[in-house]
Formats: sequence, structure tokens, C-alpha cells
Amino acid sequence: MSRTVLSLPKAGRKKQVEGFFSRVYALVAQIPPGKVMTYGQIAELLDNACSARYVGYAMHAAPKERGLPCHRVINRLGEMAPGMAFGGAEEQARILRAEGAAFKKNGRVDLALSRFVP
DNA sequence: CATTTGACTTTGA
DNA sequence: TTCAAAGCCAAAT
Repeated sequence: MSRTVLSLPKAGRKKQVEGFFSRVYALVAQIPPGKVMTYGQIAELLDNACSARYVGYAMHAAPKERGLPCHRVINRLGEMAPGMAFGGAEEQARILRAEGAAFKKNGRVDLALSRFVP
């Protein structure tokens, strides 16, 4: 099977793993509650030195223990991670709504209002 | 060092 | 908004 999950830096690993992932973590950690950011937005803030694809990938490898509000990071459509990254898209939407994020009738986040702009 | 893959984005229809 | 295809960059094997 193709694990290819790029295994995120394990806690027991050496230092200096902080390459691209930690950078995303730091940025996501700066997202205030009630606000969300798109992968492309983060990628752009990272000096465009990376592709939006990898930004989301950093989330996939982002350990929740790190206190990383990955649930505030969504795609440009205002949708969250497919499948179950947080327990379900509905659960995810509920969390963002609890933080005060603006939601559209479509059930998606209103990026026009909840987009975090540094 | 080359290949593969991916929580995305953009453009066109 | 949705569907489809291409582009993109970085890390793992």
C-alpha cells in the first residue's frame, strides 16, 4: 500500500525537522478564534515558497497535541477536510460556528467574513 | 539523485 | 456552484 504519508516529524526524531511544517504550524497558531484561513492564503503568507497542497498536508501531519487549530484552516470553498480529519465536517462546522465564524446557508464558512487577514 | 504523492488552487466550460 | 484537467512545491523512499 502506499503509505507515502510523508510521515511527519516524530517527537523522538532529531532536532532541525522544522522545515516547512513548523512554519505552517506557527502561522496557523496565529489564527484567532472565529477566523479561518485557506490553504492558499497560508501558502501565500509563507512567501509563496510552497504550494497550497503542502499547506494542507502539513495539517494532515499536524499532531493535535501541538494545539494546532487545523480546524480553522479550510480550502477556498469554505469546506473543511474531507473524510474525517476532526470527526466529521459537520462537527468541524459546529466548532467554527461556536467560535463565531460566519457560515453561509450552504453550510460552508463565509470566507468573506471569517477570513483572517494578518 | 529520481520518482511518487498530496487536508490545494486556478482556469475553462 | 459544479466538473475536469494542469500546475505547483516540498518531503519521503
